[in-house]
Amino acid sequence: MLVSTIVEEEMCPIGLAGYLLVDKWVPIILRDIALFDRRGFNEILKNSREGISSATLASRLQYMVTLNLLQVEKSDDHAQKKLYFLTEAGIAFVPILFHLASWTAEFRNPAPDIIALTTPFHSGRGDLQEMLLSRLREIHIYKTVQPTPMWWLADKL
Amino acid sequence: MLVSTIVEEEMCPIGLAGYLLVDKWVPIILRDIALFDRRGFNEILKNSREGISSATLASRLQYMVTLNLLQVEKSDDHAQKKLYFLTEAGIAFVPILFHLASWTAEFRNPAPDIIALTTPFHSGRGDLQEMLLSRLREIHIYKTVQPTPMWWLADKL
DNA sequence: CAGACCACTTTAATATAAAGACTAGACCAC
DNA sequence: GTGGTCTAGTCTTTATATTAAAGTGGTCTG
Repeated sequence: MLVSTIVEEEMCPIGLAGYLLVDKWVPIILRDIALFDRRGFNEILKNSREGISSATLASRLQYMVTLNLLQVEKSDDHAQKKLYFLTEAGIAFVPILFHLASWTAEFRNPAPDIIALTTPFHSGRGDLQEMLLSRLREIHIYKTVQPTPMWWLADKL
Repeated sequence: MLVSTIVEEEMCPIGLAGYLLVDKWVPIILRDIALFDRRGFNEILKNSREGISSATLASRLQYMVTLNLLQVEKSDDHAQKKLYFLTEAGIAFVPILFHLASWTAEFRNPAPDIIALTTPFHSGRGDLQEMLLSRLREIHIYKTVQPTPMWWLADKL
């Protein structure tokens, strides 16, 4: 798929980030899981505004698990159902999503409200970032969805 | 190439960032121009540790110009020679490169020295970030390379 | 026990990206 | 002017990724 025969140890961190992370579906899937609280395959597949195919979604989820951005848990509801959760590395990637969103909203598709919304999430400051990250960490640890999704945030992105 | 028939206005900024920016060569080329002070086609091509092909480099440079990450100037030396400079949008993308580098150095290819080096450049704090960005802005405005490359930085990345 | 739901997998056509070889034009030394 | 070098690419062929649509093997629900 992505990444075949490179030697990670020999690469510079920027180049490595390009090789590993840089795929148009990875940010979208992370957004759906982290901000929209989607955790199941079909939940991600069917709500996808971007129209990902099931084959691509399956390959990306596997890839993101091997990359250690996601981890899989079995659902209690249904024996075959899997739930995808962010790992610590996945949580740490969320501010980068906001950083990308800020850039896009400033230079590509001007949207001052999105800049104002996203900047606190990657600049290392602000209560909002802490609120989001601590919520993601709780979900990561307890594998349960708290009843306080940041819908007002997801709504914008 | 990348991006064909999408309607940017309809996309969320994270999804749009994925569509537009997310390509394994874009971060590498930006790094070479921003941090290694390479401005010519062959200068980027021949020093490429990652082994980009001339066809790929040509297509990416054009793409990055249409994206407004880069702008082209003619060289005084040679009628056919072009020089690539960062635009404001390109400069604003540099902190994202550092953010990606930090993530990689923390979760993928552990390197505490690189985390320590790169974190000040994306967290919105520190003199180092200001030093780098003001240097990039000077080059952007005057289109000349100052004699103070941040070699100690480039050396690490 | 039928029908829905689950997470994929398969297939085959299409689209995209890549490396390596090659090129048109500009420049320089002799 | 002629050979060689430099410029930024293009061309061709090959490899890979993506897609829609259908299928799979199993589970769960009424």
